[in-house]
Amino acid sequence: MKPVNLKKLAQELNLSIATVSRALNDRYDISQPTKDRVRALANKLNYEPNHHASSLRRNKSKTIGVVIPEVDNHFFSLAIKGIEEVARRNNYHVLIYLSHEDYQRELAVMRLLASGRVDGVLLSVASESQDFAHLDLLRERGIPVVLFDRVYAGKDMPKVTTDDYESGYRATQHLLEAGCRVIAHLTIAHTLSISQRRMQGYQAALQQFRVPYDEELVVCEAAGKPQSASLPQTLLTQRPDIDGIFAAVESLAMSSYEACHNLGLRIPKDVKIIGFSNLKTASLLAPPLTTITQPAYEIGKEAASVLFQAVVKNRLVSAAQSKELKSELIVRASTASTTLSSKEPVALALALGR
Amino acid sequence: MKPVNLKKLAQELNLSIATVSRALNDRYDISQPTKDRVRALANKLNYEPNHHASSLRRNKSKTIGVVIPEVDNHFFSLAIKGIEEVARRNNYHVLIYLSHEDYQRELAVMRLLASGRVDGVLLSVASESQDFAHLDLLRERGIPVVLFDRVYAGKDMPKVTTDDYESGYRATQHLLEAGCRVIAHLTIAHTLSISQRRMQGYQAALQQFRVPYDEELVVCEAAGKPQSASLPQTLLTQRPDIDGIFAAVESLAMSSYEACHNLGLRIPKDVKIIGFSNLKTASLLAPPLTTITQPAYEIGKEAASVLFQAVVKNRLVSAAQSKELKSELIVRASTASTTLSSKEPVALALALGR
DNA sequence: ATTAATTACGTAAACGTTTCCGGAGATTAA
DNA sequence: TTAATCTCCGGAAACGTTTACGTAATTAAT
Repeated sequence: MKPVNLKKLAQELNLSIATVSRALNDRYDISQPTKDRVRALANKLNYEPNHHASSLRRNKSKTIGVVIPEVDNHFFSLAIKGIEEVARRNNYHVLIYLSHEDYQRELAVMRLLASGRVDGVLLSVASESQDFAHLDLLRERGIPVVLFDRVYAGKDMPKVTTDDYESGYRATQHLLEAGCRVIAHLTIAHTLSISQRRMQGYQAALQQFRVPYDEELVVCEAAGKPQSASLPQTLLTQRPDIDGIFAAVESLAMSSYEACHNLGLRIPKDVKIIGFSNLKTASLLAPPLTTITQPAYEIGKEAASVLFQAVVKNRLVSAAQSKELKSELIVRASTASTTLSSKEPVALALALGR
Repeated sequence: MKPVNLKKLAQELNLSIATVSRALNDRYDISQPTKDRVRALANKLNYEPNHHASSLRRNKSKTIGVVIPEVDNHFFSLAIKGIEEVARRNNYHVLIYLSHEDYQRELAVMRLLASGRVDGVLLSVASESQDFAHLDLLRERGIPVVLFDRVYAGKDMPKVTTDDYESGYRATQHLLEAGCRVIAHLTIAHTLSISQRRMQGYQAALQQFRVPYDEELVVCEAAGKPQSASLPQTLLTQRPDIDGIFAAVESLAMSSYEACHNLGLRIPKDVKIIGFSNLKTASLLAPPLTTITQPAYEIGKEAASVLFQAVVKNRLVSAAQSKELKSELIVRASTASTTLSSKEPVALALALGR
């Protein structure tokens, strides 16, 4: 109720406010005895400096903003964990904002953040976003921005991503080697460079195996979520010849599983599925899902580290600071080659047949 | 680089700083033409008020703090989603802190938050926490705190929880009705009221079915994580007579699955498993997991709503504002009664047998 | 002993905003 | 005409902190 601030401490100790402040900040021109006295009382009264006053004066908020499309998703929640970890180590605070894949929300948030509320921003852009002028808004104000995973290629800013082209290539290659020849590619907004690169990997692998590229097999999830759940199902009914699915995001892999259940398709016998995913339970699924797993936690840590390099130096950073981490292909039963073993598919078929 | 603040706007418009401020805040004593002029320029120059100056002056930060044990967990990430939603609607910002189940971290965070950085706090306590004096710290400063899910019963503060006793009862009852007689209960820190209530429900159901309570069957996950993964496995080897597992948290349900895999135990034939969980993929597991699912998103929304009632009224709230939401029992194959069908367990056994 | 350097602290301005107080000018009432 | 009211705006203080500058007292240098 009654705040304990520098004035209070100063009165109690018969010192000036300035001296108390400098003692707490461990400045050189304060004697050790005084420092001890001040700290003792500060501790006793549970003094905590007023963050807003301090931020206002220093023009430094000790806070970063994190803007992501969603949080109920293992990739982003792990990324947050990494970000929080690095922030805490630097004595920084983390503000979180969800764009819900909505460009307008993303824009509104960026506007808010342009007023000195944060010292830096980590952004993973919404799938809807096509205009990136809001990034300049922060730039003009001298607030460094680091993009991660869902990046925008056009701007000269640091980006932390994974090897999406290679991952897309390896995923498709894996399906091809398992015998698939009609491989669907389920993806999100193709305006995202991340989607484009995965797609390019997909195409390159097809070409390598002399499998013709079929536009009909590439389906893009629209921003409006409702139909996306049934997206794999409609595709699978339209094209019963599909024998492999490469899902560029976790949710599409899951709805592919559901679609196969509903349509009575057996995984991996009828359709093999591989998907980008950070699901901890991938190995417990029926059947266990082959995944491309991004190092989400490390991405978060890396992105935050790059940002802090900029924040402490108090200057903007360029694309030169960008990093690319490697994703991991984890082979499980959902892409098991049906020619290898005959026993296993039967069991799986039975398990799924109910 | 060059900030656009009230002074700048005032100079440009030949007005005083006070007038510009009042115009932007839509005060009654500013003429409409002036308001229009001010707003036009503010818009043109992308003016955003300095949050720290404003917070300092108004003694209101328009920010709440959220302190949770972890984020890579569907329950908490969904809760955050709900919290962010309500916060955004009230034009509030959300600071996030992870305690990592560590009391010291939780304490440190609460200390930081006691300095007027936030207008309110949402807390789900770490499993390690036994001392709750840090809650008083905020209370003394007049900062309202709302506990959710992992609450502490001892304090007179609002709590948003689920019907943990009933859920524990129903979960155990469900296993008993499915034929289980030796039911293990895997839980976390028993200092948490949430664990105690689930446990009480467990005991009550046992009593109702005249099954003796066996202390050995109740295992509590320690704070140090490493051994918790193998916790179900050691229990299942020590007590091969176990025919049912009730996991009070998602992670323990998952490690129970893994333990059964490793030990060659068939679910649900040898062991039936039910667990608290918000896994979206519960129905895709092998076998699909019967869950007690908490309305995590709603809990987040509700907790935030209660907090905002306190924040806008600028006063502390009491336990009277507490809410209890209902969890849902979702029956799936992991607790299927083995006497019902003979075909299904065979398939599942085969599927798991590899 | 006088001056210069050093130590340890106080004074006051500044950060950008909000708000109390007041005041000039216009309008109305008497 | 004078007084009262109202409308619209400016001056200045305040929020709690940091920091440039100043200064008295002590120590070192000459």
